[in-house]
Amino acid sequence: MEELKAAKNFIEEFIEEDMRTKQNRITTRFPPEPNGYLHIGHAKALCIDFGMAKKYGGTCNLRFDDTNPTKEDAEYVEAIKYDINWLGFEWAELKFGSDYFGQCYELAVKLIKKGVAYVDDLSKDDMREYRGTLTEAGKESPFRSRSVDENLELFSRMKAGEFADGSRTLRAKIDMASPNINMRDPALYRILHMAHHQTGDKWCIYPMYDFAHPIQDAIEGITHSLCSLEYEAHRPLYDWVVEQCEFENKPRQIEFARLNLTNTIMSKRYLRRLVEEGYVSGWDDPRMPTLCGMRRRGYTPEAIRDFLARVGVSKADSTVDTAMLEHCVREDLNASAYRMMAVISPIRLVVTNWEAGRYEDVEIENLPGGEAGAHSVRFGRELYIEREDFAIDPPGKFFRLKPGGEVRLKGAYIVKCENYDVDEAGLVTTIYCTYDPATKSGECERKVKGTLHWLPDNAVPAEFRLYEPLMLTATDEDADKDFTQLMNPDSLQIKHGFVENELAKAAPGDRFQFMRVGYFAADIDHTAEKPVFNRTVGLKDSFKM
RNA sequence: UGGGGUGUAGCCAAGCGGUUAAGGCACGGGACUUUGACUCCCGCAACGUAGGUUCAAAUCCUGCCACCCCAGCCA
Repeated sequence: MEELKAAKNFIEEFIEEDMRTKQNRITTRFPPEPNGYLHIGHAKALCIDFGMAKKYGGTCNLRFDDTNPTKEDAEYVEAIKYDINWLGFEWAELKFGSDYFGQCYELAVKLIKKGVAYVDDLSKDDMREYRGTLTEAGKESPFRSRSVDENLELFSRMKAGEFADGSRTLRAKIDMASPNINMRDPALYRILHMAHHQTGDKWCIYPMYDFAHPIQDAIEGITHSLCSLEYEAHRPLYDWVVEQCEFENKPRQIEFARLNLTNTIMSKRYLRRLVEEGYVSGWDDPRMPTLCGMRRRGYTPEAIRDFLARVGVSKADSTVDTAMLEHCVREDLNASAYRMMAVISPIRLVVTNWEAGRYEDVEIENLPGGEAGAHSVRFGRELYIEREDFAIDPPGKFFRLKPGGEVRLKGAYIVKCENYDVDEAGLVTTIYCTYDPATKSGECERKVKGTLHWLPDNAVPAEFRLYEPLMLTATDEDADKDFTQLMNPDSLQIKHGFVENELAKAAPGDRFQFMRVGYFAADIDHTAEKPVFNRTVGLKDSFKM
C-alpha cells in the first residue's frame, strides 16, 4: 500500500547520484527542536528522513536540536520519542545538539585562528543597522578587524561568563556585501546566561543553528541533511561551515516543501496558543493536528504514513486537501475497524407485535464477509434507532423509515412503521412498528431498500464527541488581530447516546466503525463513568436531502 | 526594485525533445449491497504567459507575470 509510488522523487535522484559518485552509503537525521509536540507536518519530514535512509540501506539518527535554551524544555523530549516510535520509526542513534557544544566551541576557536570568525561588540540594533537591506549592501563592523589573539581572548572570556547577555557575539567573517543576507557575517555564538535542560549551567554561550547544525551533521556522518524549503538560502552558509571546519564528511543539504493541509493550523506558534490560551484541552486534544491528538482521535500510523506517501515530495508550495488524509484513514479503518452499532441521537421504537419480555440474540458480523467472526445483540420489543433515520415527511429518495414504510433492522427483521407519537413541540417521541416474523436475517428473500442500525433498550449509555475543523482558513495577520475570530464554534459537539453492551469495556484506543455513523475511537484518557468515543472520521454519505 | 525558490485539472503529483500528458484525492454517472458504507465499472478536467530554437517543446533558450522564503544574538 505504501509502495505504490513507482516514480522517484527528486531527493531520491540526488541520493542515488551521490551514492554513485561520492559515497556509497546514506545516513540521515531527524532534528526536532524540543519546544513542542510533533504534528502531521513533522510526520512528513519523519517519513522522508527515515524513509530515505531505509530505502537505501542506511540509518537515521534522532537528534534534538537544542541550541536555544530559552525556547526548549526536556518535557517535550520523551513525548517526541514516543510519537516517532508510534509512527513506526526507529532511530539508529539518539543525540542532542548539546552533545556537541564542546566540539562547536573548539571549531569556533579554529575559525578564529583561521581568521574567518571574530568577536563583535555591536549591539543587536547596531548589527541590524550594519547588515544593510535586501537591496543595499551592509557595512563592516568596526570590530571586524580585531587580531586573532584579541578574538581568541574575548571569545574565551565570553565562554567564561565575563560578559553580559547580548553584549557580544561571535560572527563569521564572510561578506557584508553578499546578495544573500545570510552570508553577511552571520552570528555563530551568542551569550546567554541561562541553564540548559541538558547541560545545566555548564555553558553561557550557545551556538546558533546555522553554525551547530552543519557541525552536528558532519560529525555524525550524515550524508544527506534533508530539511524544509526555508533553509534553502542558508545552504551556502551550511556549506561554508563544513568547508571552513575542514570536515572530511561533507553532508549535502536538500530542501523540500513542508506540508500544509486545508483548514489546519500547522504553525507551532499558533498550536501553542491554542493550548496555552485554553482553546483546546491540551496538545493531545483530538482536534489538534499533533500526532498525539490524531492518535487520540483514532488515526492510525499506517494511515498517516500512507497519506504522506501519496502526498509525495516536491519543492512546490502546496496545500493538500484534508479529504485525502481522511480517505487514507477510512481506507485503513474500513479494513480493520469492527462494525458495531451505536445510536448517537436516540429515538424510541416499539415493535408492537413482539411480546414484552421476549428477547432474541441476533448476530452482527465484525467485518463484512464474516471472516472476523460476529457478535450478538439482543433484539426485543423496545429498541432505539437513530433520530435522523425516521422522517414523517421524507424527501424523494429516502430509504429509511417513514410512516407506512418498511425497513430492515440490521441483523434482525423487517419492520413496518404503523404509527408514531409526537410531543407538543412536534418532536417525534416514539415510533410504533410491526415486524414480519418471516424476515429473519439470513433466512429471507424479501428485500427492502433501507437497513437501519438499532440498539436494545438496555444498551450502554455513551458519550460521542464529534469533531470539526478547529480553525478556519485565515492568514497569520488575521490570527494576530483576533485569534478567536478563527475559532470554529462547532469544532466540538458532544452527543449522548448508546452503544452495544460489549463496548462498555472497550479498551482506550480501540477503533470501531459504528454502522452508518462513522469511525470512532474509544477515548484514551476516558475516566468517565460511561465510555467516551471520539469520532475519527465520518462515513461517506452519498444521500443528499 | 537584491538573492534564493516554485508555477502541469478543484487539491496533491508523474513527466527530463516524439506519450492519446501517468496515478491518487475530490467530483459526476452506473452496477452491487442486510452499512445510501465498502467494492466494481465508466466519466471528468491541466502544461502561468509571450516569443524563440527544432521536422517535433510541458520538456531547451529569452522576456514577462504570479506566488513563497531571506534583513533573529530563533530553528
